[in-house]
Amino acid sequence: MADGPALAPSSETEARLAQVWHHLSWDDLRAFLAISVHGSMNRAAPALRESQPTLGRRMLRLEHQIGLALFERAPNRLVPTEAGEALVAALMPMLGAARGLAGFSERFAPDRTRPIRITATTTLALFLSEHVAALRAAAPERDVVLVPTRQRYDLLRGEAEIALRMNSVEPDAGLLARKAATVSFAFYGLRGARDLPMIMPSGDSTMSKQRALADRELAHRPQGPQIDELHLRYQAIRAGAGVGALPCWLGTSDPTLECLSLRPEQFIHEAVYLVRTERSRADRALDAVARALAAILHRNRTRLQLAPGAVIPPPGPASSAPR
Amino acid sequence: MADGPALAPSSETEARLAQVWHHLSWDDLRAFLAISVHGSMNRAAPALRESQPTLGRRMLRLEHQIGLALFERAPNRLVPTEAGEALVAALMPMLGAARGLAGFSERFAPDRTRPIRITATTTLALFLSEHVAALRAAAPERDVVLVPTRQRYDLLRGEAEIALRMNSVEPDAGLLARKAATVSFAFYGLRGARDLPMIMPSGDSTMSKQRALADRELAHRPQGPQIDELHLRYQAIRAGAGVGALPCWLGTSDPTLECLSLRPEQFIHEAVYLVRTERSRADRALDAVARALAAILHRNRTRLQLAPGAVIPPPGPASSAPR
DNA sequence: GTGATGTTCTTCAAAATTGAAGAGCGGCGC
DNA sequence: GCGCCGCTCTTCAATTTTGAAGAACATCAC
Repeated sequence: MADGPALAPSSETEARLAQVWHHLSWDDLRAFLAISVHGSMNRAAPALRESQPTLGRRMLRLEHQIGLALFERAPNRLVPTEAGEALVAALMPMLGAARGLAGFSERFAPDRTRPIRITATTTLALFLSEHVAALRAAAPERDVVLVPTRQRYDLLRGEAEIALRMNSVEPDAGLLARKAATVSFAFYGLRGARDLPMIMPSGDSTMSKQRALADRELAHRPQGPQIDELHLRYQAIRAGAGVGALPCWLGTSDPTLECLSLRPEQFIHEAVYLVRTERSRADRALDAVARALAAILHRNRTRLQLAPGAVIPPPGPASSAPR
Repeated sequence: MADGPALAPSSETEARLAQVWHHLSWDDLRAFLAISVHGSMNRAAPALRESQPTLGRRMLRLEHQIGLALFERAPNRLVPTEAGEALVAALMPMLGAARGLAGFSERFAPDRTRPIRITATTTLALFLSEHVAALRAAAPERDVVLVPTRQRYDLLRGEAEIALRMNSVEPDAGLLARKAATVSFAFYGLRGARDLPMIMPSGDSTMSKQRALADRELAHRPQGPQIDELHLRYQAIRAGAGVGALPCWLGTSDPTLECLSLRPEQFIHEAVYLVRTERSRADRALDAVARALAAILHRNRTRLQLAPGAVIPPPGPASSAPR
């Protein structure tokens, strides 16, 4: 074991120690900083939105990983050790860098440049297309874009700003959902035609209501093609290829079509929710568009909801309303 | 709603957005950097010691929190968006600061300055005190300190470098434990004295073996004081205050005392483990001291383990050896 | 003194996170 | 064209992490 002159730690040793720092949790480091600043775990806990036991465990893990005691745990207070003081100093650049991020998302995507995208089902997008002018007027300085799609865009990721969604809304954290309308659907066919096949929706879960109703109420008809897309289904029905579900406002507006739903149970009523991120409340223009959108839907509520021809009973408390 | 000239985001808005960055997980940011560098979640996962689903979730959470899509998820590859590229750039200072930590623990506590602390029970520390010179010789350039205590120092936190512990060693992650000796205990009293009371150990869990044995084998004696500390108990026994358990090597070396344990079941055998951190393997001097310590214990194994006077049966496979 | 307050640590059940396995899908080489 | 490969996403059970409540203890004010 002949040690050379001025034995330095072996490069292997250095590599091992570097590994330790490479695998430290940055969150533990941030917790350590917060505790040092606040002076006690109890006071740092709410600032970090964690509990004191969690912070205690974080610190113990950190100390174990770097192999140094950072605090002297007196029962009444936490005294940073020399190593703790030094680590605070060593971490300051990191904290500064993190603070530097603060304005990133604004700087990167300034609100006033970004268009306001409204994503909606084809049904609703079709309906809204008549009112696009009113929406643009609500935010003249921003572009307002209508994105018709049946897939759910992720508002939180910034894939769209506002979404109109049917029913089944689980209000995710960070999202605001508000019921904005009810849309009625019924079965339509070419006026006077008999024994047309049933154009079915696919097994898609968003279509389950339509499908169940089709199975239940109109099963005596032969089964026709499966068409999910509203435009295509509308065209198919107009062409006499079969009968199928259409939103009432669309079916009724077409004099060549006849409503085949005669009883209240043969209607579908879908709640429409206006969804936006909580973050978006800070955005004036977006706020205005959302309000305008809600107003449009509210003004047209009878057109969207009321079923033509058939008598829809008022929603009685005990009656089994069609749902 | 009269908007002033050149409407800037309200200070409230700014505060809200700053909050977002303040509550981001630094670990998520690090994961984002790693993914960007490696080019795919699958490749970044092993480097971060996490799994691909976890990384996917981290990224989704990050995107949700800052409200921007960072990656375009093609089924076959991950393409950073413009925002993603910008975030990588914005995070570089933070990464640099983190890299700067790499040498912290060495710089702060250079190995060659730090003493090597050996913590042991009073029993073992007393025994080792005879051999301190040999330990110092193993690492002449470092201080070797013997710390007798019954409480468990936290080696991982750097409260000591080497620990000798009795039995019940749960090998924590990051710790190396190796059985180094067996120490025998027996009951001793003043030679020729009769009917002395029993000096009991306290209810302390580390003393449970002694206590159980005292209850079981020598219950006919009146109960004396509770003394945990070895030195005090030894003095009390020598003064004729009672009989009590002593390590055999100590009791036998004192001609004024008499061993009262006549049957093998009246002995206690405790395994002694030499414990050190895995990290310490990189430390030459510490390594040498640990080896010297193990050698000392090994050389003295018969003195430490064998019971005087009484016949200790060899550990037969089926016999119920006293434990 | 004595009581009120503020610490940290322990405990344990509940909640959140994790990862293995499978599915789907596009690119790449032959 | 066909098969292989690597990628991400989903699912679900198991593991880990979390925090509320309680215990112990020092400090401070009265």
